[in-house]
Amino acid sequence: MKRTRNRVTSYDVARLAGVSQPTVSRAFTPGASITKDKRDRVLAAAKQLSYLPNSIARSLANARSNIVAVIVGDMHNPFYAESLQAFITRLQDSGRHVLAFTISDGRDCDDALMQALGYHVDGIVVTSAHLSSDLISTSQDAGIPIVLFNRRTADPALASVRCENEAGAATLARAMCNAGGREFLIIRGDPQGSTSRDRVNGFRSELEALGVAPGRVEEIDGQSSYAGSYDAVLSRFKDKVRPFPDAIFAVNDIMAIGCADALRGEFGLAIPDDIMLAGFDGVREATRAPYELTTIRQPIEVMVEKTLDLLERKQSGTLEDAGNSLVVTGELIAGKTVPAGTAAPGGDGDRS
Amino acid sequence: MKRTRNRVTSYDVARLAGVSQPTVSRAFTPGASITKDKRDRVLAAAKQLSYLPNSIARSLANARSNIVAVIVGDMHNPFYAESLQAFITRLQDSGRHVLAFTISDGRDCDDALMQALGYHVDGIVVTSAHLSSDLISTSQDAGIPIVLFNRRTADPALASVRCENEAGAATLARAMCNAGGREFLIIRGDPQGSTSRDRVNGFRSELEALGVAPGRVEEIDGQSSYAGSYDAVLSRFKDKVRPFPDAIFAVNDIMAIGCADALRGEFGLAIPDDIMLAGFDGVREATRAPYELTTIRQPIEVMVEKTLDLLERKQSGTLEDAGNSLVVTGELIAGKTVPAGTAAPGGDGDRS
DNA sequence: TTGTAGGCGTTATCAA
DNA sequence: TTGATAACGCCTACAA
Repeated sequence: MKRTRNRVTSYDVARLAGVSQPTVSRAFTPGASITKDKRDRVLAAAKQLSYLPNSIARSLANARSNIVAVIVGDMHNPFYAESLQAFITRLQDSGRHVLAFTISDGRDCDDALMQALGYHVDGIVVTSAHLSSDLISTSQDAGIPIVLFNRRTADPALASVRCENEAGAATLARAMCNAGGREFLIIRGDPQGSTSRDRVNGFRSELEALGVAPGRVEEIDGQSSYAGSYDAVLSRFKDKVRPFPDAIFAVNDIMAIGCADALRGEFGLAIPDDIMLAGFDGVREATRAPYELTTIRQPIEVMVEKTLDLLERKQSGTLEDAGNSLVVTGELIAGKTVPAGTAAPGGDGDRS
Repeated sequence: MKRTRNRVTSYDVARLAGVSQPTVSRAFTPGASITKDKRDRVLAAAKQLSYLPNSIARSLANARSNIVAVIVGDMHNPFYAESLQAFITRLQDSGRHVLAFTISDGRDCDDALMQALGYHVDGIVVTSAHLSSDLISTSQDAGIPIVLFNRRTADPALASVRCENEAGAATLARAMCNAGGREFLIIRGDPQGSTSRDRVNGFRSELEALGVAPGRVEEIDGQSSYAGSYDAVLSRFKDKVRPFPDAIFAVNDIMAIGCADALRGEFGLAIPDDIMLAGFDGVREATRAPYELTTIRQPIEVMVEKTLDLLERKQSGTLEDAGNSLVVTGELIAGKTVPAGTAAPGGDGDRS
């Protein structure tokens, strides 16, 4: 009744191969001391029984799960979908795996984190939302490292990997000024999120440094999503007599795309002729023909690699507390939504 | 020296709470026989030590991992990104979790599957590619159920959940005929994949039933991706004097979008005025303003639910072999890329 | 309701 | 190199 399931264990293989159980274990451990002869015999027996080492038991025995938890927010933002795929691919290639969590609407990040901790994963990657400092210290007690991806917090104990958001946004501000932008509109994302805040700040302060009066910079909330941005643009342009912006900075690409669709579809505006537009992230969608968005590309592959590095170093204790935060440089993608600037004011529009 | 890691176990909690270890276990098991008094004491102690039950150990003890492996292909196709998120959300809500695998370029599906089997997961969901029958029988021996999502195989032993691909494609064929389509172009996906094949077949046979000569139906390869479709359309229309199609059926939405972008951006064609277009999947992107694609929506939530149902029933042995394949009905989304049919002949609502 | 004893399948330790 | 034996942390009997 209990023995209904046909579980093949290392003991079965050992018996068939005429060796001891630990020898079976060694046969499956790269670089273990075992004669080729025995290893072959074991592997043959294993194959015959279609035996597969039980990763769960292994995890329990050596206190290493080879699992990394990745907590991801909205996968409708291609940046996160791409990032998740990058994590999966990279970990899979190194024999580890991703336990995926999501924080869809309302679900608490702490909740997901707690569950992840329960699996004694090797590390946790958080791509969104806020963590209670309670959980953070719990994870530290448990020796499970956490790294924020594309996020940061004031708490220096929390490692993070992110892009130079301020600098990137500043670059875009310069480009738009050069192209003749005078009245600006910012579409921000989650006001609580560090990423949106940093980009908005970077953009604003560069504008100020370039002599644009703060009164010429308006800000609306795009809720980090396509639909949010679309709607925000809709209601902003619907019956507003206010100064008409000639340059829009959406804090991420998905919102920039939503904005572009609204501007064109609802108001028949041309980009960049009537209004210029910039985004941030450099997702694939943004580079497509209908958009060719001017944006900053976040080097996802690099960021993922650095995130995993950081996790490992934190786990092995190589890392103390300095250098906890890695900041990578984004690359300006000169699309067609911001005309090439000719330093001189007045613009030119030369982009054959 | 080994004890450097501060692992809190149920024994520690038991000691602090003045109870036995199994009592701690019971305190964390909903519906176990334990007095409220003791449970409270245990939970208090647990909190004080920030103890978290070890899911790995639990899995080993009761031979149930509460983990479902999801093997996903290309996450650049929003259909799969959405599906993955749906799986994660739903499993997370029921206290289970997703171990995510990917089969990026060239990586073998069997490989991922093997690794999944090693974790003795409760079930495996496969959203793409082919499985060797070897692996399938291995998983059956191991008692780990596999369900194909949006795929099928000839092998009846393999359960699958999918949409009525033929019927959906047929509906689109009718709609396009009704709208005046005479020369057809099909953009297919992976010719090896059942999904693309079924849709192509459904489309073709309905056309034939409607009296369209096979010679009027052309087929090109869009490689299941935006870029593949874009390029295919590009080279098809570049210098082709062949009959100009007036109706295009892309086997999935992401390819339809690529096609639309190419038609408009490269050739200045209007949709549906110059050429009509239909897709399949009903992803969010396809419904957006620039596209408003006529397509068939696959009910992802329902499909996910049925997939998990199937997994559970297979695991508990409730399922023999009949009814292994669940087919759900897709919903026609009447977008703007196929003009409303002027009824006329063959305009019946239901499918005979 | 509670505690004791044994098992889940592996890796780690230490002799041989 | 190999084998016996003890963890790993929990759950499921079974007995009290």
